[in-house]
Amino acid sequence: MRTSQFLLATQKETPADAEIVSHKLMLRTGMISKLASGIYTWLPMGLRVLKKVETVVREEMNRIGASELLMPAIQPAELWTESGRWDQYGPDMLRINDRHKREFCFGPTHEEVITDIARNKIRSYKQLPLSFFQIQMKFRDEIRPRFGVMRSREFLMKDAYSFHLDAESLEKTYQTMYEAYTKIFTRLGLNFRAVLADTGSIGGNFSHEFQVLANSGEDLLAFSDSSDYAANVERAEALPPAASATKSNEPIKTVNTENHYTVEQVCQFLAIQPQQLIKTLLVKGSDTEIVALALRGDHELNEIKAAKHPKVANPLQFVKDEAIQSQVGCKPGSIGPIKLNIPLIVDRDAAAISDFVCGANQENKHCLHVDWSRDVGEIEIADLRKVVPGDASPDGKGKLQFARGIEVGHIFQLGDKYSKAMNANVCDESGKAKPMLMGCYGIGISRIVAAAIEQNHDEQGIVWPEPLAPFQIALIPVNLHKSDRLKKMCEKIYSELKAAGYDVLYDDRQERPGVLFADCDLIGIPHRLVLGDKGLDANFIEYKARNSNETKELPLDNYLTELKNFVGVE
RNA sequence: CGGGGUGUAGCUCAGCCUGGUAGAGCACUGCGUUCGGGACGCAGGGGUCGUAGGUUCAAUUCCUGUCACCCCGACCA
Repeated sequence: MRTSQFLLATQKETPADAEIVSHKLMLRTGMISKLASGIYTWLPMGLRVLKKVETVVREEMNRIGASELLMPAIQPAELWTESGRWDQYGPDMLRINDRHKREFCFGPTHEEVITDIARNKIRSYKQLPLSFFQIQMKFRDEIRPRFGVMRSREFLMKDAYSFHLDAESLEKTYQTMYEAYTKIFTRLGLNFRAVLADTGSIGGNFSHEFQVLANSGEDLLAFSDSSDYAANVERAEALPPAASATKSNEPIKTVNTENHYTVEQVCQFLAIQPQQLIKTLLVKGSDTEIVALALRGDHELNEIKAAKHPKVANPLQFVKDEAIQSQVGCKPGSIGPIKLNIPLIVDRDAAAISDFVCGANQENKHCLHVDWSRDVGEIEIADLRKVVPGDASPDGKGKLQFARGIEVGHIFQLGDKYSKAMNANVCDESGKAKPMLMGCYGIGISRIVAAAIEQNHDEQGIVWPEPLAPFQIALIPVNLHKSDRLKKMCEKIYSELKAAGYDVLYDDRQERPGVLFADCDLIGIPHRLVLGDKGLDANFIEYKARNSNETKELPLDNYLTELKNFVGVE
């Protein structure tokens, strides 16, 4: 490609609304252009990178025998009503009506559609297992889109789905996908980790996320410092504490704590540590109106764990202050587990302390020296809290450390959730109809582009890993317009490089060399060839890699051979 | 959804308080000089000041509504 034929939309200044480095650089390099909040055009430069990611993903999907298809972006509501998700999915789903006022959505994901395909087209267990994938735009109406294409509303996703007769087959394909994902992210040159994950609204029971490690990441990950345990913090189990509760020797005492409501305020007022305080949260229950959750004052509720508890409504909803007032008779800041006429679930760590402080269920009052068995009675114990750094690793080996990550892939074993709801059955060996088991496997293609920049950049701009670069080689002539013989030579080299299979950007603009160099570094093209009259006289062309400061002089009559030492043909 | 902020040229912003219908730098066009790390001079082009209404002789400026965009929060027991 010649720069003169290409939209090189680079800019010196960073647009004001970009926050993180990948977003800034994607705007400055002219890869993307915003149309509306969370909605972007992929300009020619950006699209080249996006296609590179797509290619790697497609190759690895094909390699493991998944078949590519393309499902509609617009899906009828009926399908989602069948699976039960029309009501469940929430405002992330963009719902639209056609001219007949029929309801549709812009697909946020495609389990329903693929399940519909499967039930219509797959008849026998003999056809299984089968895997499909597509690379397609999804739309999720995020609460707050941000960071450019990192969290956009419209985004390109690879989603794959597998169908099986039994769990063994599902696990096998899951493992194959896991390995394919590992291969994909390795090929893309990303520093990533696979972590145990929550299954979220997709459903199912077993799942891993692939996280690109970056400080700008929105996900928090927990790693063991002495084993390969890794999990999303929202999923990491907090092990029961080693010591169990002792008894309180002192009688319970109610004290006045007027105007002190938060954990911090109460602790300061009573001169106690938050570890000695029990906070009680009221949430909506699944069968009952309200369920109470008790945690240690220094711990935070893990909403995902709580919502999974059979007695708690999923998704988690906190009870409104007015309802608390009418049910308990006090404001939220004074609730406690004693004589609370509400089903109670106590976190493991909270259950392990005694002689604690808690709300007295009376306005402005707290209780001291409380003891679970003496003052509250039988309690139900569950893992409710978020893990914190230093907690024991759930696999029993070492302690947990935290790091931030960008979720670029997620694989799930769905089981029969969709096949059962939508009657996607096959005949088994005995001729009986049986719901297929399913797996689903996603990769955020557009997000990978941003994640890769987060990991690969410097002061000058992007430093693309080879497989992602929009161009492999930049050919930069020095003062092209002044020298006819330089022009002739550059044309020759440009055709030779193309003929040799390289993806070249030939910068034939009439700009000063500094401008060309600066743009070349900003865009992050991995390999650079520079030729000027000086080189022509001395019979060399200069080579430099983007990630190195060293330049090399390659003999003009043999530069292609030498170049092969640095650059692979695609 | 709650809180905060911003909308003026393609980009980054000034002007607004103290009304008199617009400016800088970058980018763009032409000419000249320059030419291995984002050059310089001269001459240009480009804005119904987000939008609707109000006040006023006069509104980018003051008032009201509205839309868009950005940031923070959505743990409070």
